[in-house]
Amino acid sequence: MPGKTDLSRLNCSLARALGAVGDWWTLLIVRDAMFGVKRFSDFQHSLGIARNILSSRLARLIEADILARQGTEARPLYVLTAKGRALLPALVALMQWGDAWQSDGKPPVVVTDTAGRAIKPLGVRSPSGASLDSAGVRFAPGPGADKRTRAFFKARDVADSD
Amino acid sequence: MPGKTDLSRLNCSLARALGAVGDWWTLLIVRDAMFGVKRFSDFQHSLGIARNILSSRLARLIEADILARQGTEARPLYVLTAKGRALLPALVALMQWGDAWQSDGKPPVVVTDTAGRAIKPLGVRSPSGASLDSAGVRFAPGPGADKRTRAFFKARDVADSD
DNA sequence: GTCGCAAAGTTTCATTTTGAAACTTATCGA
DNA sequence: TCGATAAGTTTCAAAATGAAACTTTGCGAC
Repeated sequence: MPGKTDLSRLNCSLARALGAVGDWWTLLIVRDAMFGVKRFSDFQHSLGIARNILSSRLARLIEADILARQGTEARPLYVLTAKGRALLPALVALMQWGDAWQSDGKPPVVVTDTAGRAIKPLGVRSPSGASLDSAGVRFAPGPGADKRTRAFFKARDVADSD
Repeated sequence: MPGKTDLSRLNCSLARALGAVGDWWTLLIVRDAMFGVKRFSDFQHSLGIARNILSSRLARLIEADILARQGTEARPLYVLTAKGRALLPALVALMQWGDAWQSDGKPPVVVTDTAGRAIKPLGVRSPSGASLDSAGVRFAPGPGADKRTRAFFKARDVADSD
């Protein structure tokens, strides 16, 4: 009975994203790949992850087209695809949240541009560029919303007077 | 032997963040809380999650100060704290990645400002505001980096000529 | 006040996943 | 050629998961 629930029944891009990267080892592997790690044993050493788990996760990341194998068959290099590299904002946003809320105030890792200047905090922005917090944001059914999603948000509109 | 690895040995804010929100149910619960869901049974219905798992995750989110219980003891409301709301950029970034790479091109959920205008894609930005992709970004030891982290990045500098 | 239904969990049970560590095979460099 | 390392695979036992039954409490209708 147990095993990973099939999240595809949830009509939601977040669920789809999490189907691919919704466990911590996967995101940590992507992090290390962003840092330039490429070899099995280097991932294993830097993460302290069990080798069977690493092997399984690498296979999944390849299956999901987030990582690709290069180099030789016997000495593979695992490199991010464009799809994998596109996870950078999410990864950095999570790091910044960790810096802000789960730390002692001193970030262990800084993210900079190529000139070494620290990047800005990621934020949600309106079309005019204004920074939005959760109070300034709305969620609504989009073009791919199914009936259930639409009903859900309709119910939310009603419930907003809670 | 098994059980969740203690990620605190990893000197990294991402790992710290993932210690709190590194499983898919947790992030999906936070998503629903962002959407305005507050009641146990509403979370359970919208997510289709097993009730014991939901109960366990809600408790963890409260322990981590991401959610707080309000309302009555018998009829609690689960609401995001400031710390929880600060996960918005990460959540939206993951959603946008899912929209871009794990979908059929039609987002089921759109994120807008209060005037209903779709927000911009989140991105990593330099201090001058320029958008950076993974090639334009560097990672370096920060003020909280330990010896291992510094050695790791030093090794990366050497390995960059791979 | 009573009753029925729903809410908010808790418990049970069996399967799957995880993590430690041993094991295996192939490759590379001395 | 040999030894060390890389890249996994396998084994085993504990932990986590998910389905579903069960329990207790509260609320609203009558």
